[in-house]
Amino acid sequence: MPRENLQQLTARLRKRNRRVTAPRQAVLDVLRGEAHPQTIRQIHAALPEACDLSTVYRTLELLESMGMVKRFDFGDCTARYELLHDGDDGHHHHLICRQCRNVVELHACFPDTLQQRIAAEHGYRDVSHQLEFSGTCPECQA
Amino acid sequence: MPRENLQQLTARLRKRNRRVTAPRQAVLDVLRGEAHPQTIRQIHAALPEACDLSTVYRTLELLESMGMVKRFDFGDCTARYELLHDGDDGHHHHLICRQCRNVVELHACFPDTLQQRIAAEHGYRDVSHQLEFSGTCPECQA
DNA sequence: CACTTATTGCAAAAGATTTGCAACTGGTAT
DNA sequence: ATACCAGTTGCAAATCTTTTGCAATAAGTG
Repeated sequence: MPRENLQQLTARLRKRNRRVTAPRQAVLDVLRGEAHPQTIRQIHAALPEACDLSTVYRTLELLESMGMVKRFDFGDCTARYELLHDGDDGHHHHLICRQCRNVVELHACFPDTLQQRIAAEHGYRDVSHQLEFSGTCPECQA
Repeated sequence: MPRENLQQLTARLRKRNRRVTAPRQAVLDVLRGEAHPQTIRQIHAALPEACDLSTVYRTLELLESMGMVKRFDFGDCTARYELLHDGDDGHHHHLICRQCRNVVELHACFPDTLQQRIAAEHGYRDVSHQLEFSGTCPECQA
């Protein structure tokens, strides 16, 4: 998959009449370098020059509303964000170690028919799902 | 499925040498009357006579460790708990309306082979999953 | 009825997230 | 360049969920 550079990412901001500020560029650049979903705190800590934590919150809220990042929830009451590249809907899942919290990106998913059937049976529309696996990773099995 | 009465539930506490206190009975009784996962706040508010919120937290932590309740996470940073009846492993999923937060209990799931394959591919053990669907319910489609 | 210890209430702390507001700055028109 | 305006930021405080220390209380037992 073609990874966008920082300019391509900020161009998406400009296109939507959002300002390209230092914190926003920095957040995008941090996310660009990460393979797995990052917590707000991790993103904030990784910024080359500090900005306020609330700015990071607001930035990710904006990026999510623009579909530029996807929010994941691993069940520990802390949101995690991953950069979505242009055209990527970000549909994938994770396998997380219960002990060391190591994360594996998964691309497998169950057949679409299951979701369609569930939607139809209950009259719901625009149905999506969130699926995360957890287990004990090889290192933690000792 | 045979719904246990309050005495059967508290008997499980006694069997494990846990004391049967008023708050614990009240929490169990509230959960017994609910069809869907409840937040700590909801449970606390539904108690016939108030007890401290931290007691509710501690009670649910205990009940979860005993396998008497199952914790769900709908992605809004608030744990939800559902009573498990004896012998029920609580494996099921939910379909939640994005707007009104209405909850439908689902009993369908994807074939076990998918999870086994994922576990095998990455060398993980004791793999389980958490799966929640979201969409727009019939009432909110207007 | 007394004893032992698990449990509770209270208050305070911790951690994530949100918000109001004044100061600041990016993008654009002048 | 310069000025302007609206979108953004920093700061501080508030909100919300969850956790924790500790002394007072009460469940189960003999």
